[in-house]
Amino acid sequence: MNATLPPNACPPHCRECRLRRTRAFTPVEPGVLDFIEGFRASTLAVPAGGALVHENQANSRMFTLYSGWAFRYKTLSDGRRQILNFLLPGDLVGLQQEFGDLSAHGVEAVTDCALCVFQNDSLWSVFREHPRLGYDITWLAAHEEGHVDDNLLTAGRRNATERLAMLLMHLYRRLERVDLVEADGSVAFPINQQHMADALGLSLVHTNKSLRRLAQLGLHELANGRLRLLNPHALERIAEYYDRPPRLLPLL
Amino acid sequence: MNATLPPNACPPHCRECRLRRTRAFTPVEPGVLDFIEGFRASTLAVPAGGALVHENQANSRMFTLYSGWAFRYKTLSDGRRQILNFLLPGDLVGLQQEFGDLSAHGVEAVTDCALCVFQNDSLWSVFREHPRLGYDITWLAAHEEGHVDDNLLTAGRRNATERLAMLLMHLYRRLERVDLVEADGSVAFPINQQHMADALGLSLVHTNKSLRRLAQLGLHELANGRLRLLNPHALERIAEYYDRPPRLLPLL
DNA sequence: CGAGATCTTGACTAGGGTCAATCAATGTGG
DNA sequence: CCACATTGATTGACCCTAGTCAAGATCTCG
Repeated sequence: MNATLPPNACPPHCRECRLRRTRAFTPVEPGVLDFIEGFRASTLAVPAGGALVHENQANSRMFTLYSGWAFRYKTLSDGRRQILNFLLPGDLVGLQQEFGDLSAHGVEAVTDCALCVFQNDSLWSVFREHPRLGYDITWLAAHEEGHVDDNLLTAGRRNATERLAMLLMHLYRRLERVDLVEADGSVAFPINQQHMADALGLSLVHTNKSLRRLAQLGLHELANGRLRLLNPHALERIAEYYDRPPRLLPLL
Repeated sequence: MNATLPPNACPPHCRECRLRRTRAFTPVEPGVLDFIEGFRASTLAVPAGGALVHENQANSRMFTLYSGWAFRYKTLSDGRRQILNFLLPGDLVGLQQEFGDLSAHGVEAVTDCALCVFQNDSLWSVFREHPRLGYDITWLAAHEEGHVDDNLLTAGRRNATERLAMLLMHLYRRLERVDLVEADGSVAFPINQQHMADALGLSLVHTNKSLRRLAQLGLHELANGRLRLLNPHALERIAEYYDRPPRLLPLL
């Protein structure tokens, strides 16, 4: 048993939160920060590959991903899996579960993850006692739906090359916002080609070949779990990726 | 100019709302109903084919679809279009626009539509003054995201036949909930095969052939803008459509 | 009746799926 | 340090689902 915190674990107090120093999130009053910290019931560490939410589990909790990568997914009975979106540090997860009956989706950790878990069944009290936070939560829900919208356009109407270019750009830009790009311009990129295939609605083999093509064109470099974009402009053009003006998001 | 209201127009008062009599929505106190009616700024009729929201328009309004069909969509520059989800009576539309910067999507009327339009820029005041409604709006947002999740699984991982079976079942069940099934078991089904193709990520021709096959198998009948399911059980099996326990939704 | 939509079909093509083998990187136990 | 198992990346061969092109058939509607 080691008393020192691993570097990616949730800090004991929200005011020490690394994410709030990234300029990606709306600043909050100290009082609100205290409320959020009170709303937080616990922290949790989930190892790579572990389930944050089981696909058919009701009543799971709501939480914010503090560090690590995860993804939401749905599967068909014969095993076909669709990744709905990737979850990166700062993302709120599990809002849908709070409302019960909604379509089942699982959440799985790609890497080791640290989470801030919120109190169970207290979402309504948040809205009642702190309408501003309720408003923020709704904003986040709408924002996440926007990501799923994008992914649906990608899976439904882009070809394999465009899909991969989209995925690379999209994730890179999101990582950029939370300061996860290293000085050399590379980012940790822990997903494998099966994840990409499942996110894009492609087969593993075709994902490999299309990704290979992009690499050979000199558009990116992906090795040893690190991604570097060598020609982001070209990737954006291929994917028709439009960077929306970065706007501050709420962080719970 | 005719002073009598067309049959599908929004009634002047929410207490006369047809939708609230359908048992699909959570009952509300009379006082809350008055608040909702006050929040409603106007009603609007949009003709078939008209735009409820332009694809790149910011600051559009939020509204509830009272009658008619519409759909949310995104397009690529060369014209490829993806329908994100269909909007049926009772659906809340445009929440994302309220939050600005979000990914652009258009909303287009399939049939003539009647809408209850809410006051602009007053969403925050709803949360502040009526947290319960804020909570309900969030519920609806999460619910709509659930539909998009389903559609992403469909577009990404189901084959053409499964996609069509899914679409038919999904829309039929939704119409059922708002009492739009006729006594003979048929429903008005105003979308054409291009709409279906764009919703499912298929080409028009392949949509036609796959749909034809389902009809020839005796699973459904679709003609003159009316749909009747002849073998819903088989369609559910093909699509792996799981009817979730119908639960009441909020209605604004 | 003519002009558009929309729906159908057939013929052909191609993007992407399936199968299978190989290779590289890591890890494990002995 | 090595035999062996496991996971992930890569490639080639082949096939099939779904896309494209094109021509009719229906149906509306002014």
